[in-house]
Amino acid sequence: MPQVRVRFAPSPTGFFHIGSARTALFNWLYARHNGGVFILRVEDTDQTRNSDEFLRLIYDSLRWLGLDWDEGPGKGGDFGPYRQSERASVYKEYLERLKASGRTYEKDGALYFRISGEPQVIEDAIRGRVERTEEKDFVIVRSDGNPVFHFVNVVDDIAMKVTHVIRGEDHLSNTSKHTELFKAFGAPLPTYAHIPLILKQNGPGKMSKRDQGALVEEYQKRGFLPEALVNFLCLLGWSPKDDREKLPLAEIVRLFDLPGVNQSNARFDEKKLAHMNMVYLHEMDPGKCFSFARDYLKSRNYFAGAEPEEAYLREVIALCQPKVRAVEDLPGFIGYFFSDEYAIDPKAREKVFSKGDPKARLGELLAALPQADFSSDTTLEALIQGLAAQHAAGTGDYIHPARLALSGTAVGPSFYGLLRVLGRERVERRIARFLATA
RNA sequence: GCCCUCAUCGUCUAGCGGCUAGGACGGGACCCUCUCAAGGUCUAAACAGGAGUUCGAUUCUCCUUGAGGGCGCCA
Repeated sequence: MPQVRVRFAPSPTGFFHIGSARTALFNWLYARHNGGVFILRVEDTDQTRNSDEFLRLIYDSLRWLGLDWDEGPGKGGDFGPYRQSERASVYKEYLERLKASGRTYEKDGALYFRISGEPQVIEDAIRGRVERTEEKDFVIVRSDGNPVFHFVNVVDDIAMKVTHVIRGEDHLSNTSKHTELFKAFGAPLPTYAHIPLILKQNGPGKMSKRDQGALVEEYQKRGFLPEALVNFLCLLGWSPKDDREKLPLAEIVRLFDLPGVNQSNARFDEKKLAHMNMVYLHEMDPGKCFSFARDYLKSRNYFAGAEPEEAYLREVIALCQPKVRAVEDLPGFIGYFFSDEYAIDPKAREKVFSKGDPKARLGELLAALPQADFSSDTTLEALIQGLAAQHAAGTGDYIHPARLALSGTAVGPSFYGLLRVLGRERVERRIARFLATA
């Protein structure tokens, strides 16, 4: 069995979207599973729609997702160049061969390929036997002299010795054009594997670049964890067949195979992606989570140049990591750690003042603070429990008003952790201020 | 219009002739007397329809319906 060679062949004519990312991912998984070669080939033959910016986006997104290519731009390889805009001589050579075979003719200034009209049969690795008969001759070179997709795609797959063509099902009907060309060149057919499409989450049709949540770049900017997105994407059209969902990439590489890929289209579900992202965030090593979250907050210019002390930020992040669903929730969750200027949520205030005597409890807490032991959550818990016992109250009678005073809100991280991280000074100051003004 | 593909809870899926049709997201309920966007427990929810094949079909075949895709001098 010759070495597996697969390629991902995007065209830089628009933003890099989820569907493309999954196609790249499945190719990458198949290459890694088989110890094969993952080729990145840029299909930039449409000179009017190409853009360097989109090309950079493709590179960035693939790198962010961890889909490293073995051959391609910036990497080299024995079958380059890997940008079709630089392969004119290759196409010319193959074109001459086709012309010599008498299978081409010119019409309206464009060059057409004369099909055989024979039924084209492929053994698709995912769908099984698929037969289709191509009905019309088609253009392979535009009147401006540029070759078109069907032609260059096949020529490059031959020239780059691609063994498996793993692509979206939207190409299934085009395959008859491609096999006609392979045969005209006397080249063996690659193994085809047409993966199901990703459908937009609302409304009919496949997901496109314009749809909500379609752009990979968007998830990167929003602070999603690439491992989570990759894991989620693997589960769209493939599964490990047991009930596991979060599984390490190495395990997916070990299990992934073409016959295990589903045949039916999958609807994109951003809620489930968000959940996967949360699971990854909660299980993340706190040290890694800290740097990831810090980088995210910086990218959002959250600190506006006034960055807090690293040790303090580290504690804040560690305290909130298990409580937020995503790092993008952080800005709205941690503001009061860095500024005394937080608003008191009226609803939370109303709830706190609806029963008992919150001010009296806060007074008692304030009085106890100078002697309190802030070294651990446990000692602080003991402090609150001691006060509660002493004044025949519940711990909640201290906790709820104090949380409101310290953060202005009714929701937040573990209360004892909140006290510990804020520290005695801030806690005293804020409670005193609250008692004086509220 | 012609051609190709697909069809299990709302969604992602497991199931490859005999199962109380399993898991996850989302939904609902309850618990956690430290809140909650976190965590825990429980719960509702599916084999599109019709013919066959078979002792027996979610599972195999055909038809219908539905969904998706292709039919560019886009890729």
